[in-house]
Amino acid sequence: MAQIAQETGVSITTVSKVLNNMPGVGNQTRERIQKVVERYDYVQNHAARHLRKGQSGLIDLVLMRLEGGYDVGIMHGIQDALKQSGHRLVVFATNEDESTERLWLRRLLDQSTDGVLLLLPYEQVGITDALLAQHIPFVAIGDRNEPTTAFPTIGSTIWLGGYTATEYLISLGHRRIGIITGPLHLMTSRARLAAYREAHERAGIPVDPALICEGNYLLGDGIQQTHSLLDLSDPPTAIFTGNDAQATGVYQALYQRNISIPDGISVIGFDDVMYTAQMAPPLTTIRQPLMEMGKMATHMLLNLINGQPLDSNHIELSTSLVIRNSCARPRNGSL
Amino acid sequence: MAQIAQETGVSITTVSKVLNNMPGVGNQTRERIQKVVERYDYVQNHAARHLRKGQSGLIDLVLMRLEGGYDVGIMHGIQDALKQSGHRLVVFATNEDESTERLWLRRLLDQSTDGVLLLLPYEQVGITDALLAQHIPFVAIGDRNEPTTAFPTIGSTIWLGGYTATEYLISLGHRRIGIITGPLHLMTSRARLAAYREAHERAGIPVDPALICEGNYLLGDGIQQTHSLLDLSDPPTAIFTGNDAQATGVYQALYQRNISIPDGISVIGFDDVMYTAQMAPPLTTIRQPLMEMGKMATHMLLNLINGQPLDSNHIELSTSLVIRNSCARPRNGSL
DNA sequence: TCACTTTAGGTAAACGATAACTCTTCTTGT
DNA sequence: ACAAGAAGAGTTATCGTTTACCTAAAGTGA
Repeated sequence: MAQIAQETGVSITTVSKVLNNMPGVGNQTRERIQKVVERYDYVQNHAARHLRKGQSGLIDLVLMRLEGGYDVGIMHGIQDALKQSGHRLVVFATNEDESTERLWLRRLLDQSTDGVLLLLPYEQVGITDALLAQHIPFVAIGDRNEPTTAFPTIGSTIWLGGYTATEYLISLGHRRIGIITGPLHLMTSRARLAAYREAHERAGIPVDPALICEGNYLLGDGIQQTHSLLDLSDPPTAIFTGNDAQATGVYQALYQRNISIPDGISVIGFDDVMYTAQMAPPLTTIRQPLMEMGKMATHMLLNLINGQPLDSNHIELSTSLVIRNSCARPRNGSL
Repeated sequence: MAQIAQETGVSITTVSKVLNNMPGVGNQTRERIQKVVERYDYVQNHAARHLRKGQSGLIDLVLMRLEGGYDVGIMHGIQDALKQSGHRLVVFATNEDESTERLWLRRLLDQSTDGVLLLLPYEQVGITDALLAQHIPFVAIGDRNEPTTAFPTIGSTIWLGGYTATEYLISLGHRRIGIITGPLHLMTSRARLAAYREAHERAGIPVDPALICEGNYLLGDGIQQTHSLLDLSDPPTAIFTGNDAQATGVYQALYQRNISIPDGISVIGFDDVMYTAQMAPPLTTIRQPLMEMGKMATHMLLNLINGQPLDSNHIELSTSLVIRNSCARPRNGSL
């Protein structure tokens, strides 16, 4: 920058003004400087700028597991929103390990971030508290374990999704519907289950507790719990899972037992991650608008960073039923 | 920091020395300062440190598509290696879009990075040249479109993998093996094909050009090309794909046509991404050690950053055949 | 006891930009 | 024709650390 100033015979300040498109520089001088800047192929030193302006240009995303489904969908939305803002996205996975989580928190506070996106349904070392205490802007995406929070969150209409899924299966004639949930300490897992119950009640169908299995949103749950459901004396004719990874597990278990989908058993998932349309058969599922959620969350965060007030502290985007080929009437279903 | 200095009655310099564990401070003073530092719960300003030392603590990962398979496997390895180094990982997807790529490059040069990890088989705007010109350390992971490069790369023994896969199918008795490749301008796609040919030749089986389909490592390729393979007058009894995403597509196409795997047709993939074991049926595939590749690449980059010489400028980790349930003898196979 | 090294600590100049001011030099209205 | 204001450009302090260099006191050997 000093070089450019010297070459054009102006002060560093003036060059800075040109670079930042600030007023106070004549057009001729401006153009002259711009030319030299281009010739030098000059790139600003970010550290200095950061030091002076107190902004790092970085957004941190923390997530529990880097899985390739839910998380990737949301990341697409984030990347998209960040394209305009000029921020870079730092990604960190805690792997549900407390010490890793602590390490990250420590590092985040050490280094600096303009804001944080939390894809962490629950935390073990008080991340939200620390963030709140340090006045670091952040917004939480997706599942939560508390009904209300002191910080902005974005989610989707989980309860409605759960209700829609169950209702759909019932409308197809299913009377015994298995459900594989997420961990029930999470609000959103409980919401799916509550909706499942509500839909049954509405239809006048009693809920058999044996059909309710708790999982951890992992593919493995799907396999394991499907087997236990099938081992029941009166097994279900349909299975509703808490997310698509679990549904994939169900597919796997049913394959092992040589049961066809949807003729033998219907399966409905939750999330509508990228690959669901490509499963064999394509999975009927409740779509969460992952991209949009990521995008919205990022916009909210950006507003927060710029000190603008949020329209609303908690936003829920709507879920929807995506009908593909994994659900059918039960074999002996009476409608 | 100034506060701490004042409180302990020493200069800022001394505090800095303590913080950085440098000599030149008495033990008593050192301890006294350390206590105050802890009490203040002091966190260093990263920007200033960065400005002074010229290190940002950031590593950038650029990839073409955020897909959730190959990329996520590698990211796991990277995260793992980065845990010790104290760097944060910035992720950016170009989405194969030239302007996005340019934008990123611009931004990367603007801001600062300690080093770059390239998960980009080819680039449209001369990223490697720019990086080389700016003396930014980087290493490229995986596929490439040139046989040799002026920069460090890490890959796996693709050719061997392709050979092993083909040989395995042949050993099962297959004589007509379809292959769905990646884009053939990529070295590594050609390697698979060359190996496929070599294995045929070795076994004395002529290669039918009709069985060779070019794809783009996308799931959709798998679907589309499978259909065209099946429409052949003499369709293949096995299909070898360039990656696991394509294999998933093959599964989908075969499901549509109601052909069972492996009884109707055998399928073998490439990569061994996280979900392959969970497919129905579990996919037999050529494993690339993705985690290890990510880890190695990161270690190489870290060495480069620290100015240490690299043991080798190009490393290939070994691929291996993972036999699961998607391959069997052809129906009328004679062994 | 004196010259010399070691040790503990401080001073001040960077690092590369930004921003609040100040100082000229033109305009412009009356 | 003159005071007031605007516009162009420069001065200088500052952001929070690190580091090269300096000083003074204490330790050391002959």
